[in-house]
Amino acid sequence: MWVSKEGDVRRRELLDAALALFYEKGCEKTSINDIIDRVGVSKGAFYYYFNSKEDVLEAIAVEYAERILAAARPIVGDDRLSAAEKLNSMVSKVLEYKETLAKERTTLMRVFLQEENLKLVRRIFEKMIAPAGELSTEIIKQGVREGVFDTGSPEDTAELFIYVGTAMKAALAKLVIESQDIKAIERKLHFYEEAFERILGAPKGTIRFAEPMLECIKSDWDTLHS
Amino acid sequence: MWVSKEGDVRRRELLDAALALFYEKGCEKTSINDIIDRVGVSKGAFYYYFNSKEDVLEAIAVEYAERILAAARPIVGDDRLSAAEKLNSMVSKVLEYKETLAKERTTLMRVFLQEENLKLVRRIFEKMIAPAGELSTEIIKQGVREGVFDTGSPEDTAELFIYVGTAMKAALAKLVIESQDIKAIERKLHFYEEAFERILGAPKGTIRFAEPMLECIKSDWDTLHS
DNA sequence: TAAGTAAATACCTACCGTCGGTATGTACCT
DNA sequence: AGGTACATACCGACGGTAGGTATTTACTTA
Repeated sequence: MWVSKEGDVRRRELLDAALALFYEKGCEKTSINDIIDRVGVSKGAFYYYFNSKEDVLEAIAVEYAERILAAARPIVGDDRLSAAEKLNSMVSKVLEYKETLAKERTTLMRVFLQEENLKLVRRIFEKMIAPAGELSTEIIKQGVREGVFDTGSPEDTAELFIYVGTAMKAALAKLVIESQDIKAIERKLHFYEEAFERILGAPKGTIRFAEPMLECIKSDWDTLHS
Repeated sequence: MWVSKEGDVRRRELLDAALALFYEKGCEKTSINDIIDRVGVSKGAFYYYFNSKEDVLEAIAVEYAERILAAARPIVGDDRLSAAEKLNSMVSKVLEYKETLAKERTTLMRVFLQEENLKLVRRIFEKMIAPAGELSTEIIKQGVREGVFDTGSPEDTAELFIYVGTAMKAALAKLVIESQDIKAIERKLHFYEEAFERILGAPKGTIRFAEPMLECIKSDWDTLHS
């Protein structure tokens, strides 16, 4: 007849199917029927594990945000790194330009730019902003102590840092998808390096995340336009 | 029986009703039936003027964006103003802290922060980003010529300027609604003044939009927490 | 110039499929 | 026997469509 699965195996199946469908056709256009059809269960099963469609969105957002934050935390906690090193690492880490395959990342680009996924993206951002703000604040405070950063309010600067970071991510994704040539993308990246330095009050050359990211972006570009 | 109206009178009625409902209950939760009920027409009438619900959203976004841009253009074109003056004016103008009543602005705050209205807000932003980018670029170029701004890429700086501007608007709106005390809001405003100066490479004290905006924000605050 | 009429415009009613969500039933495990 | 983990059958509301009808306009003709 049907299979009963223990623990949260079913829940995981539903969550994974939902996420896959969000990637494929956007989360607004994904219906509950789509999700249960893919898993091969009934609507009753879905509503056994989730209270609503929103509930799925929320769960996915929480997981996603936690995954990113989990990757960022070790960097901040690493005593051997300087503030500038931490910050550079954070950027590529949080923007997923590390340990993420080009194929997955290019998919994510589309997902994040799609209008259908605005709610999901916003939810993720909201889950991240507070903890990411704290992490960034810590780094910036360290930088001020080290004398490389100069700002009167590390908290506000951290917030702005995150805003500008997401803006950069969006801008880069757009350039890659619109198949601008690599040179233009490189220019944009270096512009943002300098922008970050200005915002943080850091000396020129302190912020350097462009080169490692460029390698990734090149393979993204190849993945998309091959 | 029913009244036939010429031109786009009906269209306007529907658009106005839609916008009012978006304000009241969010645009996702507003159904076509809600709109036509308010105007007192049939669904057929609605689909005579619009192809879809999305169509209404788009129309409203276009109108909104155009209204803001129309307010911004004269500032940029004014030959008597310096780049810094133009930029300061632009900020309060585009963020609607001029010639907008406190009551209307506080409503708009909620509208813009509501999750239900994400699509509308995004659409408006997309309509504005390109033209607003051009306007800002012009100002920044003028500033570079005048020697008050210092940036290698006015275009990129303009783009970032807009991103940070919207970020600031959101941050301020949140503070006002969450009823933070005026002092905190004032601090945030001055932080962003300095942030803009850093981004633009402008000397300290060049960017000054806080004071006139603070007046408005105070009345917003009173409107909301009275 | 007034009346007649065809065509285009402005609008209505009734209906469809799909959606998110619910109520109730049932097989399985301990 | 009772809770767990599903399935089934159904609901109201939604966005959207089809096909018809009232109203206005434009043109003709007596």
